[in-house]
Formats: sequence, structure tokens, C-alpha cells
Amino acid sequence: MQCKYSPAEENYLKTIFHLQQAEDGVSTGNLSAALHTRPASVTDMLKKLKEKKLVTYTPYKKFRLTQKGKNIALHIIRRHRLWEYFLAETLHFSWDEVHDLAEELEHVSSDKLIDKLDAFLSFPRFDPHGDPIPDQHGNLKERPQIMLADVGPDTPVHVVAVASRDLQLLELLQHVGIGIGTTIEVKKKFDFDGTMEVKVNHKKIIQLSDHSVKSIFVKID
Amino acid sequence: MQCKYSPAEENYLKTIFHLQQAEDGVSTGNLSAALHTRPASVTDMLKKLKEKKLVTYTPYKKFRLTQKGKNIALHIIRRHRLWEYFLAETLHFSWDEVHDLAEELEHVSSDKLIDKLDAFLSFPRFDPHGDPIPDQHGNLKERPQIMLADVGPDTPVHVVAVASRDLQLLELLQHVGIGIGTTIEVKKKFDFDGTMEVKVNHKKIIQLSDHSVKSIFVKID
DNA sequence: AAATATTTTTAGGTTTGTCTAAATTTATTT
DNA sequence: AAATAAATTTAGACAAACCTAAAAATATTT
Repeated sequence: MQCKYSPAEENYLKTIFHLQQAEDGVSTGNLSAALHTRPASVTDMLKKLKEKKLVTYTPYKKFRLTQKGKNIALHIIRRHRLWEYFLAETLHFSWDEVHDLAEELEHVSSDKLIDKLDAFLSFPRFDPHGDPIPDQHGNLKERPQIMLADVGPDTPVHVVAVASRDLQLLELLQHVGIGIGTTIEVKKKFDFDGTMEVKVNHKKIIQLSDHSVKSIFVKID
Repeated sequence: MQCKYSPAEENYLKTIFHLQQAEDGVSTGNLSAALHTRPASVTDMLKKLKEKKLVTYTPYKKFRLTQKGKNIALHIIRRHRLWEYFLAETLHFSWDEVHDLAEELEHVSSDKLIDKLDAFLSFPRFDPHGDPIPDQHGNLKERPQIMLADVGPDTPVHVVAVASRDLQLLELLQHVGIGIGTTIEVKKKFDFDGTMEVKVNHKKIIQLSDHSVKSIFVKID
């Protein structure tokens, strides 16, 4: 169960996994955009991944990961998120620096290394973005969270995830003092444009755009 | 001062550095053997490294690193040894597992990551093999150690380094309970073949071959 | 110093992962 | 439904890093 895939293959698998979470099939164009790689190159790789039975692919059609591909993707995601946790928690990197470094570290593939790292970190269940970390077998807890946009007024909730890893968003949230675990109460919702006024950590009052409140996932306390 | 070199280039630089420590010039054959790469491939890479002014190279002659090349090599060695220290000290990997993993991790090149790792580890000065870890500027402390082979009888010394990373040697040493920091007293030296009988950690008496005692470096207590 | 052996380089080829440009297929308009 | 537009695939190239086999240079032996 410990085959070796190239960093390029691993990136394809991981990215297909993320894309097919949202839509129910991934297109060459989607993937090409997500990877910053030309469609022709994506087609090439798709043929290779199909050969290795990691992806279901028929030319011109949408495609998905096979069970095998999904499994490998989950292992890569596990590596990525454990490194993110390590970087943030142990080395005190800030929230928004963590992703790019983990992108490199995730390709160092030694199960033993990852399991020892997991143990050292005391088996964290969520990464610094609030995303769940798959276990050794690739099992992933679903997150029972709702969008901040859907929260009613004066209900205390805490942040458990952020949908996008967009650097601008992370920067904005860091700036206004929102992170994983932050407590939020919605104070007002402006139907005009979806802007919300919220209280952060029982103190500061701030305004968040429609786009932001749809990217922040919370749990009711 | 933060250019990007490929893992292959980094491995060449690092290996040339190590080889030119021993001999005063490195040959294509030497390097080819050390890298497990054919001489023709080495010639190719040497031309590329010369182009980038990392190595002094004239066809058919021995070569060395330029100052620039040496500097980069030291930075790679810093990364390698810090990761080794982390793996052994923080994740509790055993002595002989550490090298191969560090070989992969060392190519994740972010100065910030390495400096934060350094700080987290409290700025260790020696890796688990006893080799010195270069600082941020690539400065390396020389090790003031002597071979166990040269130690007189009943002089307590402690192990500070092992010359080779040969897996067999590391395995042997681990087996007989010798590691960095282990206290040793020489009890007998057999001139016949250089074998030594030594007391390990004030307890166990063991025999070490000529080859072993020339590969173990110690400091007198 | 000539002959042989060794080392190193050159020449040409392979694989991986990318690219551009052209051809083809699917989707959208009119 | 035919025409146009958009997405996808094929074809042919390229760079990096390796390879093998042959040629050239250096070393060693006789």
C-alpha cells in the first residue's frame, strides 16, 4: 500500500480530489486552471493516471478519482495538513504562511515520518484552517459546520474552518482578529449586499462582506 | 542570496563539498561513485554548474567548488543536519533512520523554515552523528575530536562523531550500545589487527574492530 | 617512448512533465 | 439544423537529468 508517485502526480490527485468535492465531475479546464497548467498537459497526465487506475477518464468527458486514487489523495492531504499543523503550532508560523510550505513538505512520503509527526503533535484532528486531518487509513471526519452567512443574530458560534485558502482572505481575517476557534456573534445583517456586522471574541465589532461570511464556517456553541 | 537550485544540483554541490574535504580535488569518477550516477551524467552536470559559477572545472582536470558553491553547499548541509537533529530528538527516530529522511527534507528550501526549526530545536550545534551544524551564515565549527583508535587505555572519553554514515556501521554501533555522548574507556588494544576492547557507559565490555575504532571520534572528558 | 589500460568526454537516446499550435469534438447561437 | 464558439485532444518540441556506446585524453605499464 506504499507505492511511490511523483510530486506532479500527487498534485494532480490532490487537486482532483478537492475539485470533485464541489462539483460531481471534473473537467480538463477546471483542473488546468487549478493547477496553473495548460489543458494539453492535463490531458497527458490524465492518460497516465488512467493507465495507473487512479482516475476514471474517457476523452472529452468529465472525470473523477477511482477508489484507489481517492485513497492516495487522502493520504497526501493527511501529510499536507499535518505539516500545516506542525508549522503553525510548533514553529509558530502564521496562518497564511503555512500552506505554501506544506505544499513542499507533503511530497516527502514516508509513512513512518508522518505517523511519528502525528504522534508528536498529539493526533490533531483539524489543521490550522479548520480542515479535518485524515487518519492513517485515510478516514476523514465530515465537518458538521454551517456558513457564518446562515447564522442568526446573537447566537454565539466559533470558527471551525475557512473555505478558501485564498491569501487575501486569510490576510483579511488575520487582520480583523479572526482565526480557528474565534468566537463570533452576528449583530446585524444588511440584506442590501449581505454584509454582516459581527462581534469578535466578545469584544471588537467588525463588518464582513457577503463573500467573507460565505467563506467562514462555524459551529454553534 | 536565496537562489533556487534543483534537488539534483543541490546533491552535486553537497557531495562535492564532502569529497573535497578529504582530497584536495574531486574527479568525475569520485563524484560519479558517490552519487551512484554514471560519469557521463556527471560531466553534463559539471558543465551546468560551471556555467552557474558554482564549480571550477576544466575538462579532464580535477575540480572544486567556488566560494559561491561552497556557501550554498554549507546551507544545504545546515538544512540536512537540522532535519536529522529534529528527526532524532523530536520525533525519536533512531540514529540510523535519520539520514535518508533528511536527504529528502533538506531540499525543502525556505530560509525562514530552517531558521524557525533551528530556534525550536534551541540552536543545536551538532547533529545526531556528531557532525557540526553550520549557522545561518554557513559558518561551521571545526570538530576538535580524535579517533577512538588513538585513545590510550583507561582514559574516559565520550563519543562526539562517527566518520561514516555507512548503515552497517551505524547498525553495529547501535547494537553494542554506542551513540553520540556514550562514554567509553579503552581497556586493551590488540596490535595484531588493531582490535580494541572497550568498556561502554562504565558497564558493558565489548570488542571493536580496527575499522570501527577508526570511524569513531571522541573527546577526552 | 610505445603500447596498453583507465578515465573522461562526446554523441545520441530516454523519460517526465511541461509547452504551443493545429485539429477535433462538444456546446451554444442564430 | 447549420454556423459559430468554446473546450479538449493530438502532434510535435523542449528542458532537465539521466542513460549507453564510442571517441578522445590522460595514466600506467612494459
